[in-house]
Amino acid sequence: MNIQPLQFFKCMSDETRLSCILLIAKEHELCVCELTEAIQVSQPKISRHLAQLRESDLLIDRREGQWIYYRINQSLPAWALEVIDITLRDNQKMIKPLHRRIIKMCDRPETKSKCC
Amino acid sequence: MNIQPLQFFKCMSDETRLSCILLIAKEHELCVCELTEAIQVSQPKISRHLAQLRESDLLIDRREGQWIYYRINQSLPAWALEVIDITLRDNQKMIKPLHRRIIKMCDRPETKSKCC
DNA sequence: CTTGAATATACGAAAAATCATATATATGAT
DNA sequence: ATCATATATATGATTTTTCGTATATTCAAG
Repeated sequence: MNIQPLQFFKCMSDETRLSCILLIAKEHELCVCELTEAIQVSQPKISRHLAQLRESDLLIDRREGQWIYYRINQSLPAWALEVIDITLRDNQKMIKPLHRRIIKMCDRPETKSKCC
Repeated sequence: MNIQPLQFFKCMSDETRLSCILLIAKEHELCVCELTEAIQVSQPKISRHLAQLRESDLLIDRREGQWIYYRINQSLPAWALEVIDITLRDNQKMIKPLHRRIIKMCDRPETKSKCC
């Protein structure tokens, strides 16, 4: 992967995208409906931002049945992965309320069979 | 300092600002005319972006005679300083041509008395 | 106190990013 | 085949960001 710093930081500079990245980094893998619930924005809005992150090689997607799971692309350059980790490490408080909504979901596709 | 990740990454997500930040991090301190020469954009453009970085508490400025020097605000949160350092460390190649122009300046205010 | 150099700010125009809404696609169940 | 659910994409409107140009400020030198 060869993402340039400018492109990387542009990815990080929108609230929806930053929230997605940090939540996914924290949870290792999340599907679109979990992100939609956590961040509480419309599904097309989440989807558009995820597509952008995928096209920038920041995220990898994987289909499992009707769900699409996103995770951090581990073949990003080391500095980019470190930036994500450090930002997450020192800003837990910021994403806590969003993260809590994922935990509270009683129909997460990982844990149950029916989702969203 | 209490900059939020979103605001921080917005600062990093413009080419002119990112170049300023990385060059200043590398050189410890630079004046406006050095940055203008390195990045080769108009003086008002540099100045506007530096003002923005100053207002976001990313940079500190200091006047010395007719020159104004900018440096990284060392009281930024640790994660922000680390992000700058890591980005610089692994992307030297990117700013090399800009940095070279500073080195080549024969009338830098630090080394000589007349500037720009 | 005038001049020139370095830097900052104001303002309208241009460009870029984001959004809401509608629609399309893919999958699984009936 | 049809329907419901999860997700993606297209499009035009709106908002945000950036820019060029003109002008202001500050300091040092004469």
